[in-house]
Amino acid sequence: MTELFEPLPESAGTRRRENTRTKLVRASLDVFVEKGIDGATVDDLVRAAGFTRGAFYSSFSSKEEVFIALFDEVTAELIGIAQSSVASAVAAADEAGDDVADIGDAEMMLAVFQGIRPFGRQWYLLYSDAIARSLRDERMRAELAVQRERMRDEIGLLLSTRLEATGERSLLPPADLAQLLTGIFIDLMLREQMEDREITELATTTILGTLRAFVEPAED
Amino acid sequence: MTELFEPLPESAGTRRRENTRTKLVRASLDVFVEKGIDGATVDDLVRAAGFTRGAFYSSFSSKEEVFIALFDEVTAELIGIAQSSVASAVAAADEAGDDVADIGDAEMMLAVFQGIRPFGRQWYLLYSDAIARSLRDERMRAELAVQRERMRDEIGLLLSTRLEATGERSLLPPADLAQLLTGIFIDLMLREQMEDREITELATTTILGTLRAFVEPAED
DNA sequence: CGCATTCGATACATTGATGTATCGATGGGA
DNA sequence: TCCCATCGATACATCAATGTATCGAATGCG
Repeated sequence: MTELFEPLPESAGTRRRENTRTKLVRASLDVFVEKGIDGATVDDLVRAAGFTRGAFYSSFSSKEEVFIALFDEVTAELIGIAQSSVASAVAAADEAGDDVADIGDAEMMLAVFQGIRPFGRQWYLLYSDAIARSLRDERMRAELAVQRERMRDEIGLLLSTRLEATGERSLLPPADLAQLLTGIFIDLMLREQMEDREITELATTTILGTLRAFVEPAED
Repeated sequence: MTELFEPLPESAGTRRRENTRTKLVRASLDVFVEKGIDGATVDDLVRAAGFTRGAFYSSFSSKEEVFIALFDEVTAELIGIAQSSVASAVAAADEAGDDVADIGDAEMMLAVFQGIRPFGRQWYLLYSDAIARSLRDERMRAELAVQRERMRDEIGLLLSTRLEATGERSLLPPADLAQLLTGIFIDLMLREQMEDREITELATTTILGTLRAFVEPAED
């Protein structure tokens, strides 16, 4: 599988604390994915990163802290992936000589969905943990709100850029439309994890249909 | 607030085990809502029900077992509430002398959403816990799949009944449409919990819009 | 090159939850 | 009414994870 994180740049001689932090955070991905926040122990985390408890407590004060740092990084990666999915879709159309405006926002959102899908499972496992915890933990709630906002804004930006390029008009504020779409993405990912059903077709229908409902085609 | 469970019928002389089970399960609602599956201890559970650990282990073998029983009951309650929300919406229209067919599936789904909303928080807290755990625990996955199926089928049934009454036609299989709608409901409930935003208007727009996208009006 | 400081390893004390084993009580059946 | 089976309370043994305190080693600076 494609990796979510680039390898570390063998950081030169900065204070080693930074390295330790980064290694711990990145190694925590697999642990949290496999065991969840509550299921993972500090020992699990440090073992995965090749350290001992000492290193951990000298850099962090709780698992949650690591989780939050991780979730932040992973979301950033995911947003990057979404962006480049769009970029390549547009580039491909351009190269094929098509009018770039032929890629409507619907096609674009499909590209986004397909792009992030390989990481869907990992991300969704983290996300669902974050949700469950955020409902009872103010700090996690704040963090999750930030990340949801980032995703929503990013999708919203992609949407409005595309709408502008094609002349389509949204009936909802872009932020609301973006939120609705991320909600749909999330539900689709859940279904992909839970049921053994192939969801590509359903995803296509749903995303296209939803955008048809809330976006008017260009007027010309 | 309205209570989710009816008071116990002061069960006559059946073996008391049944009573204990029921009391434990029902009392577990508040505990699981407040602390989550991992956060709750067996002690919390029995204390809430007025028992001791002894009673617990003589009826259950793990917290998860209680949780599953609870989730099952709560989902059943919620489905009942959805049904009666629809029933009263239809009855109200009937009484007002309107053509019952005026209540399209969209209005119906709004009624459903408003009906279950008072229990949204409790239910969502349980649900998100169930999701997070089900991704790593086969037994919970199976249980959650069952409950999701129940909800989907019930909404699907409500939808097709209404479609038949009004002559509308769905472009998606009713089960898929139902699943899409529950996904939207869930996202709306999450937003109601997480953000401090009033979502009624957004809910209306979203639900109406989505149904407009996937359901064709009657032909006459 | 050597020193001081920062970082990470080891060991330990503490806590809290689990599950079991035992005993007493309660309620139903003959 | 009496007795037996079932259920629930109490007490205990065990286990696992946490966080701290201490010590040794690596690192960057003068």
